[in-house]
Formats: sequence, C-alpha cells, structure tokens
Amino acid sequence: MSEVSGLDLSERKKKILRAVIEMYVQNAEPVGSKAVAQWAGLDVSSATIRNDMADLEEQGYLEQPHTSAGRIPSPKGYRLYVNELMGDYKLSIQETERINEALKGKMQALDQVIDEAGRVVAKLTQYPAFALTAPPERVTIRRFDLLLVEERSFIAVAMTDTNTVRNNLFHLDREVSQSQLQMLGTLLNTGFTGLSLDELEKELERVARHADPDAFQLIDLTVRFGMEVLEELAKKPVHTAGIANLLDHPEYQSLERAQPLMSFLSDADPAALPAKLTAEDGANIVIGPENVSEALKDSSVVMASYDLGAGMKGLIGVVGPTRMDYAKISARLAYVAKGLSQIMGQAALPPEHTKEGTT
Amino acid sequence: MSEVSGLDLSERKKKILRAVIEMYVQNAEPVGSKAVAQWAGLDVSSATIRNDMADLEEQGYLEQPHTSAGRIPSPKGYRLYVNELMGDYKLSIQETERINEALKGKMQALDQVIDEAGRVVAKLTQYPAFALTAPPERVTIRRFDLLLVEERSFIAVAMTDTNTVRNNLFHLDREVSQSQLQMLGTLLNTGFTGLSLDELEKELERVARHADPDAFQLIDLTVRFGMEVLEELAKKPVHTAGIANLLDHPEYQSLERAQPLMSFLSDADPAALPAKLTAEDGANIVIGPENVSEALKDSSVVMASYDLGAGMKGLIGVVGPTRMDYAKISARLAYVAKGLSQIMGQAALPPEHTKEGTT
DNA sequence: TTTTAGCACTCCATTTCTCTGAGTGCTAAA
DNA sequence: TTTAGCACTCAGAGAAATGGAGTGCTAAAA
Repeated sequence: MSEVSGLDLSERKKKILRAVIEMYVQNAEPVGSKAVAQWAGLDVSSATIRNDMADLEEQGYLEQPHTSAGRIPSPKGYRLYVNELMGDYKLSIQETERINEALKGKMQALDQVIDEAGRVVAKLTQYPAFALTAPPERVTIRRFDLLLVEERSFIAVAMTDTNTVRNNLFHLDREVSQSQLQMLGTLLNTGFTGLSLDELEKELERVARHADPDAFQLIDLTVRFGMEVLEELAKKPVHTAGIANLLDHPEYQSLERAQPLMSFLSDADPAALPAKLTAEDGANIVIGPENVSEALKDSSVVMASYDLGAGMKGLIGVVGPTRMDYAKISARLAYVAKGLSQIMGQAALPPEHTKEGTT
Repeated sequence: MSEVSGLDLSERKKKILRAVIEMYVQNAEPVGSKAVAQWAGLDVSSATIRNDMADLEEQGYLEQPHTSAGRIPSPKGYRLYVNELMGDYKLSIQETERINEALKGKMQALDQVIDEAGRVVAKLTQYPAFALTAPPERVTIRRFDLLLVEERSFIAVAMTDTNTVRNNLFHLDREVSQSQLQMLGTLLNTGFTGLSLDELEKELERVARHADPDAFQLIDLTVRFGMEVLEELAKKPVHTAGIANLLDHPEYQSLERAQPLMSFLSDADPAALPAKLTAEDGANIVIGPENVSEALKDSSVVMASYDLGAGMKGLIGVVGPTRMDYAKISARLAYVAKGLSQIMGQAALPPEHTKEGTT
C-alpha cells in the first residue's frame, strides 16, 4: 500500500483530497462537500465537489463513516498526501527555540538522554513518544581499569569501543593491594579486550584452568561485569513517555480504542513495533494498516532516526491517530533528531574539551 | 480524619461495615442490605441490617450514591477498616515466588532498580506504581579518580559517600600525561572531597585564583562533574510505571476521572504527592481526601519504604481507587519493599564479594 | 427493647421512540 | 462538464416509558 501514486487523479481531485485531509486533521469531523467548496482555490460548486468526492471514494482515497455523513481520508488517502501533496512545514522561531531549550544541558548518561528525548518529543507533539537505540552489530570492551577503594573493595571501570563507560563497585572477602590490581589490569587489557560476548566466555574458561585462584576471582568478577555491560548495550529497551497524552485526542475518547494502545505502549519492550528501525535519516511515516503490529493498525507512527556516533543509531517517534498533522509532526521530530545527532555526535568524536555523558 | 476510632460501634455494626467494604471492593457496586444479610456470620434479617446501615451512614462510615441504591464505604469507613477491621493478608507461595522471581537478577544501576521496582509492582498489583528515592541530607564526594584514555582524553570517576560511583569521559584540546593526571588526582582528593555543593563551588573559586590555568581547566571539569553527580542525587525524580493499568478498573472508565490522574502521574516530578516520604517501614495507606494533592483527592495511595543502605531510603507505592483491596495490596508492597531492602542493603554494606550496582 | 415482615415509594438505568438536520446521490437544465 | 434542485438516508440528541433494586417506615413478633 505504500506505492500509491496519484497519477490517475486530476489536479482538482488532488486539491480536494488535500482539502479534506487538512480540514479533517483540524476538526476531527467528517468533511462535507460544501465545506470543501469554500476552501481556498476551488471555484466550483458543491455539486461538482460531490461528484469528485464520490470518485475519490471509489478509488479508495476517501471513506464515508455512514451514508449521510461527510468524507474522511482513508489510509491510502493519507499515504498519497504524505508522499506528494503535503507541503513542507516550516518551524517557527519559537518552536526551534523551544526545542533547543529543551535539549540543552540534557546530555547525561546515554540512557537518560534517550529517556529525556522521548519526554521532550511527547511534550512537543502532544502525542505519546517512544525512543530507542540501535546498537552496532559488534561491541567489545576496549579497556578495563581497576581502582582500589579500600583494602577489601575496588571499582572496575569498563569502556566499550562505542565510548560507553560503566563502572561497578566490588567488595571482597580478603585484601588486595594496589600493585595486584595493576597487574590484573594489564592482564585484562591484553587478554580480554576486543572480544565479543562468547569470546569473553571462552577466554574466561581458558584462563580459569591455569591461573591462581585468588587472582582468577578478581578476573572473573571484572570480566563478567564487562559482559553485563555488553549485554546491556545489545538489548535495546524502548522508552516511552507521555502515554497519557493519547487521551487528549478525540479518537481515543472511547476506552475501547485507547486502552489496547496504551497497554501496548506500556509494555514497550517489543522492538516489534517499528519494523524499519534502521530507517534512513529524516522523518518516516507509517500509516494505520501499514503497521505490522496489530495494536497499531488504526494509528500512525511518525519517527526519525538520529546518530549517536560511534556506530550507534537511535530512533525517536510518536504514536497517534491516523488523523495527524504529519507535516508539522515530522518536521518537529526531524529537528529534534538533528539536534540529538549533533549533541551526541559531537561528544563521541573527540573535539575540544566536551563532555560525553556516559556514567 | 485519620483519628477514627470505632469505639462507638457495636460488634455487629463493625461486621456490617466490614462486609460492605469487602463486597464493594470485589464488585465495585453499591451493597444492599439483603446482600449483607447473606454474608457469613450475620444471622439477622435484612431489615435489621437496614437499620444498622442507616446508623452507619449517619455516623459517616457509609454513603449512599442515591436514595434507592445500596451503600458504599466513605473514606472514613475505609479508614476504620484499615486501622482496625482489616485482616492480615497472607501472601500465597505462588505470590512470594512470583515476586522473588521478578526481583532476582535485577540489581543493576540504582536508577534502574528503582525503575524496575516500579514496573514489578505495577504488574503485581494491576495499579499504576511509582518509585522514588530519598537521599540523605548531605552527600559529598568521597573520592575522585582520573584515568588516561588517550593523549587527549580521560575518564573522571567520582564516588560519593553513599557508595554511588559515576564516571564521565572528557576530550581535551591538548595533551595530558599520566603523571599530570596523577598529581591532579591527589590534589582533588585532598582539596575537594567531603564538601557539599556550595562548598565545592567556593573551593573551586578559591583555587582558580592561584592555580596554573591548564591544570585548573582539568580541575574545573572534574569538580563540576562531581557537582553534577551530587545534584543528580539530591533531586529525587519520581519513576512511574503501568499508568495504563488505571483503565482496567471501573472507577476510571470515564475519561473525566482517568485523565487528570494519568496526567498527574505522567508529570511525576512533584514529590508533592506523598507528603510523608520518610514514612516508617511497612505499608502506609492514604485514603481519598486524606491526600494533599488535589488530583488524588478521590483515589488512594498505598506505599512502603525500603532501605537502600548508606543512608538512602526509597519509597514504592501504587495509586488506585479508594475501593482497593488494601490488605492484599499492602501485603504485596511490603514484601517487595522488604526484598529490595535486602538486596540493596546487602550490596551497600561491604559483605563478601557482592556487586553493587552503580554505573 | 430489639428484631422482623410487609409494603409503598423513590430514583437510576435502560430501552424505545421521535425528531432534526447535515449531507448525500440522482436528475434535469445550463 | 458543471450546476441547481430535490427526495432520501441515517446518526445523534432528547423525551418518554419501563423495570427493578433498594430504601424507610409501620406495626407485629420475640
């Protein structure tokens, strides 16, 4: 259904379709021929419009809720609109400023950035938002550090080749010395860096056989921590924000409609939602039945991807009724995505003393 | 309204009140005298019950939605029930196992634990859950570490006296050496540890005046990072989960009721919600109008606090209609809280090689 | 004095009915 | 090909009718 070309439509019909969509987006009420006739740029009578609208319905671009009502756009209609008819929405200065303001000073830990991005978008669009990251195929630990805290405890720091840094405090049942830790650090950095999860496991087994048990305990703890870090990066939880926003829109006034979608968004985990995660840059629109997931069949998803640097990609998007102001929403999303790319990319590639948020 | 004593009530009236509450909790429908009469342990006719119920209403324990309907409990009635009438709810083995299962292996970064705890509780109770931490009054940085990554970048690690460890990767526009970092580390650990936020700011200013500019740049970066960590710990964001659960309950079928509460929970920030954060252990129940916040005036909050060790406390709770199975919910909450205390306390106090999750 | 049966009464919830008006499709003229 | 005119359709709002659960009161029974 994505290959909708409006070649079989006269200019006037396209104008009518666009008018219907834009009016319907505004008012959420079926649009009648008379209303369209008064739309700017159309100097024909309502009767003419009626004929054209009947044609548009026959061709599947419009639908009629019931016999004596106006028309509403079908998913196919929206698709044509999005592909060909929709004008570029220009963000106002206020809007860009508001977005910049919201993003500023928010680059803390990566997770929090993702989360925060979702929140910003939810507030900005008044729709529920989601955000997730797409990790690169193969992440490895680039480097380990061990810091002595007290005789019986130390901090392990692991840094991945995506520049994520994690740490963990360990308590031991016996004492260790600074020099011991230093030695182990060297060992870890020569033997356990640049390896994938399974490789780490294997290497750990190999070392277990011919290593001093005391030393191995520390190695084991640290390497397993490193493995956890890799695991955590590998899975990509979906963050959601502003679920309650859904209720602000008339299509979700009835609970039967709102509830399944809300539950779906709450149980966000399944990355099963936006099939095309590695979508190209710019905004991407999935309309109603185009969605794979059953729960989204009569809602739309607008999303934009951004670059986290170091081979990681991220995706933010919103979910709403098929009746959405696609132009405005996608413009805003794209702007936020661009902002995030800049912020995060800047931090990942070593420029001037910038901070990179990875706690 | 919290000082409700049932001294002025006969045993039978208490039984009736209890019956009304428990039936109402089950069915969400006003309870009539006939239904109460059939309740176990009451061998009187419905007429007698009617008289007693009229008395109970006069005394404010029951309410009548309209003249010819049954009775529902008033907040005062619930209060008496919770204080005196409610039996202990025994968790079944399945329930405890389910909770243990859910908590197991979930102790990662502190934030994530909080978040996860909320999710677990939301799933467990079918109500929206919230979770937050109460930091101790004064947290300071106990120690700094600086790790050289490449010539132009280094990692700063800060550890607080609550055993939280954070780190940050910095990129510089010039080179630094291992020995330089080492020197700075010593300087930081002597001059900038054990200080509160303002003290750090002041000390920073003081040092700025008579320090080498190049060195000061590094000090500034690191100390400001430390300050961010303290700030982050000081504010206590409220995590929420399962907001959509609200819609499963009949009292929130009408959007006018559901929406304000959902928005309130979404904008979770105001710790303004549960006034008594430092609540004693065990579960704590706030019924309807007892709530300070306007949005909660006709909902109830059940919460339990847990111990994070190292002077930090946490709070988890659920929000639901005043018609809640307080016995069951509070038992479950208390159990989860106890579990969390164990897990977290264990990690914070230095026992045998346990891991403490703070990334 | 307390409990019970009986009965008239109240009032909400639900269903049924009617009415209205926006919007359509069709036909015939321009 | 476009337009005016007209009969027709149908959802939605309101009014009226119906049913029934539950009450309060009174008078008898325990």
